[in-house]
Amino acid sequence: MSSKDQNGEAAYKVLARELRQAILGRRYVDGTRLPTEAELAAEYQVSRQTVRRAFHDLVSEGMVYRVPGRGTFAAPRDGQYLRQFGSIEDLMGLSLDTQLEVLRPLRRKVDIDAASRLRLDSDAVHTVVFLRTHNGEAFCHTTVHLHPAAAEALGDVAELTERGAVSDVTIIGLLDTRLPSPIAEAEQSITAAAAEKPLANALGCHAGDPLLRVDRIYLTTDQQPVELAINHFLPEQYSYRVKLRRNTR
Amino acid sequence: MSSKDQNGEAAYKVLARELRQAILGRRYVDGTRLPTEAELAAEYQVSRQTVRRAFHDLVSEGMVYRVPGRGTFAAPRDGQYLRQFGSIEDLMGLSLDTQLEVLRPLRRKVDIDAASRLRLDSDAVHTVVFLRTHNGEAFCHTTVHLHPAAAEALGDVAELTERGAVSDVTIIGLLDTRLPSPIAEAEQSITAAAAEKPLANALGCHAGDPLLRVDRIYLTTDQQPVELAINHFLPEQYSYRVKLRRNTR
DNA sequence: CGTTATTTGTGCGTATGTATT
DNA sequence: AAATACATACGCACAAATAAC
Repeated sequence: MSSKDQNGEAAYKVLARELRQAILGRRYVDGTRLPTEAELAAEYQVSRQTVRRAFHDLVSEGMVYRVPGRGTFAAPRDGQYLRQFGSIEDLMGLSLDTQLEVLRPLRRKVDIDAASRLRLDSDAVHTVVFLRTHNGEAFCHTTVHLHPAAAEALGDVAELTERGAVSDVTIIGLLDTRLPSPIAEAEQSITAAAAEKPLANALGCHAGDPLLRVDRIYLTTDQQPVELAINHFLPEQYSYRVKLRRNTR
Repeated sequence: MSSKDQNGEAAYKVLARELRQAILGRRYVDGTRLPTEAELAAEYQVSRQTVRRAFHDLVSEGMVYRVPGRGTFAAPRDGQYLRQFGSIEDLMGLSLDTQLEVLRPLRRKVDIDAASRLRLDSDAVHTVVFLRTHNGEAFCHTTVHLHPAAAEALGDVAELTERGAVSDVTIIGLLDTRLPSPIAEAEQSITAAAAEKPLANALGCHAGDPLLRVDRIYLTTDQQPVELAINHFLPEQYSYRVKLRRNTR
């Protein structure tokens, strides 16, 4: 118990999560200083170094900023589309006004690259391909590769296993309730790609047209990758906006 | 000198930069293990904790991943990402491993669209066009439009006013020290676009090839837009990475 | 199958430097 | 000038995962 909590969760991660929640719960708004390292160390019965490690993570997430000699402060969430990160909930919210149409139903498939990105030992994943439409018009083509355990959890979902099925579900929405541990974060990578012919046909554009390619790897709370989604968006109908800000000073 | 180098640069940052360079220079491809913490500590004459600190930063940048009991590995560049830009500092850090080559020197130009995006009254901006290269290869074509005050501040910078000049500056790095108020944030918008002919020539790709287009508007601390940068990246050599989180609402 | 060596992960203690108040 | 608070650095100990035997 000297190095880890009984649950097996690191003390600095517990502390980081508590502080994250407190900040998201607006408990340190408008420039209020957070407790000092020494105060938190005393409160949580850990060393100052452990507190520092928690803060270090929060800084790299952009949750707080620190000023030597002054203290630690919650990062300002100014007005409108405030954060540096989009959120998972935004993605789940997709189902509110879009539909999903299955092009190729969920089934097992050998894909070494996808398997390695999901950090699987085997070379097979479970794959489903669909279009996302809005008002009847397709704007995004998605290929989803699933961890075997995730595929298991979705095996009985008719909306994914029948070709041509139309529904308003999201994969992560389904996974979130059916997996033992919920989805906590996603690593997103954005680049551009030319439309392959079948993809162009599905999206109603020309082969070779530029598309915005967005890859997302979804991780559960225990950092296990469960889903790799490869999206191709029509750029006229989608652009990704972020606000960057300064770290220190 | 026990806590900092004479230059005032932290030892762990020096080490992190060296390792970053080595990885970007492809010195640890195809799953080669990086040196262990103990080896690096001995080589750089620092403690193991200092090495860990450096690795921690590289992990949060997505440059490497670590496996207990096995070692540290360069993150796979499936789509060839270079960097994660989560903050303004990351963009300023570009000068560490890339060069800038002027295609069209800084000069006044009428551009109503750019002027309005910079919230100018007039319809003229100051514009400079350049390539950004890494290891001698161009990966990004950039058109920068400047607020008159910003252009004034950069008027005597030979690296921007002479065609063909090659340097390792960043515009925001220059502006940050020369403007009365520093740069505080940027609004970024990402989409895909086909390469126009002159752009394709400059980047060494074909006309019509898909490019990642990233527009950024930089704002000073008093919310004054001073720079509009329109970047076109070669997707093989660049992808934009973000981490999405739960509960950020 | 356990044992051992290697390597990273976590935690604590201490010392000193630097920035702010 | 002094107190406060964060920043960097080194040291040690032990835990946990992995691989080799």
